[in-house]
Amino acid sequence: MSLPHAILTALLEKPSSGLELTRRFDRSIGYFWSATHQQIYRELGKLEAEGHIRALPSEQPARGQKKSYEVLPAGRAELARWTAASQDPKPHRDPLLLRMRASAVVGTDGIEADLRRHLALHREQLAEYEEIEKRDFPPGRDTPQDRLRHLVLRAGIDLETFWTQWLTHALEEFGELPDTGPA
Amino acid sequence: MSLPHAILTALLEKPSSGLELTRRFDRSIGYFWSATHQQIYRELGKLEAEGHIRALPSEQPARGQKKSYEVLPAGRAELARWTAASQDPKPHRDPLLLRMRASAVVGTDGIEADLRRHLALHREQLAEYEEIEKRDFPPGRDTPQDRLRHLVLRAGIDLETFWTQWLTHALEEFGELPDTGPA
DNA sequence: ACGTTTTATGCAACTAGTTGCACAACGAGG
DNA sequence: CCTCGTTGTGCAACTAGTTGCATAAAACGT
Repeated sequence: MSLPHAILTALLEKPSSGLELTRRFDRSIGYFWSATHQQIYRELGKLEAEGHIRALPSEQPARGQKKSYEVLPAGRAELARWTAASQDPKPHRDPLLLRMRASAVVGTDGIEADLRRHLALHREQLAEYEEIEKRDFPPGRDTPQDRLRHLVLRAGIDLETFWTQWLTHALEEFGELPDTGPA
Repeated sequence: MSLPHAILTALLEKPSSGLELTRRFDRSIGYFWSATHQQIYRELGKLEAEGHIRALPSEQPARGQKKSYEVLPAGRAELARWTAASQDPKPHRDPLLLRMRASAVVGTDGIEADLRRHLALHREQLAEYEEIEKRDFPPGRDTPQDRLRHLVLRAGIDLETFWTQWLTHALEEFGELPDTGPA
């Protein structure tokens, strides 16, 4: 039940068309919620039908024409309601950790290369986040909005830091392991 | 595509019935992969049909009767193949971080209580993992299998540590914030 | 003026996970 | 003996997310 609310947040920050939203989901929103353009178009349709958003009147709505949306009061209210509502944390699901555990049973052949690849990817992501932090959150400005957004970015940075450390540690262990093979 | 492999791993560690698997998914396997009993029964059916596992012959297969499964060579081979195969990391999806970001737009009313609740839950989970670590991984034993399993548990511990720290930090920030309200 | 690429929107089918319920057997208590 | 709670298995319907493809307009080179 999060995607519509992610879209409402994004639209409140700035009214956008479906494709613009898709691009923003690949960037800032994307570091803790991702969505494909199909999901977004479908959801925009639903949100419009529910009266939470509406198409900006200015543009003509032909196919292949840009169509921008803005949030209506009902949409803002729904977002506020959802944000304040208590939600249980969902359990993690991490295929890599699962494979790690499986490798204790069927042997570690092949997984090491993928650990290295993941490490490289996480390092890249970390560097990107740190770049964003330097650019968007310089020491000076700190309105409440800035602080909250910075906090969210910090979560991203700290999570990527955790992964790079954990993977580094895992690879060190692999170095010491008597070479592989199933149990 | 991970659930069947999680089940194969669990069954290799110890042949079990559906309900036993469900219980184990609530415990050890569960800290990075969760599943309901319905998912598990459905998947056991598929795995049996594919010839990856089979029901232990000893027990009679009436409804309401325990039915245990063991992994066949084909199943072990499939698990080894999957474990070694390269997989891209899937992007995170975290509703709490999303709500944090939304609260920068619609105000922080109500979310603080839920942050406290999450903090308490993560502290609990952390304590539980540390308990398991003390019990299952005392300084002495370190076969390769132990090391790998310990590594996975460490990931769980470090992730919970991250969340408790991040939530603590977030709540501190809230204390300093000029009281709430939408943008 | 014409074909190719890019931008933009969208449908349909599929996969994975969740929720709600049903049903059978067994054990314990009145 | 017979109801009631527990254990164990399972179906059906629903929700969320993914993948593959279709379509239309505009932008651009030749």
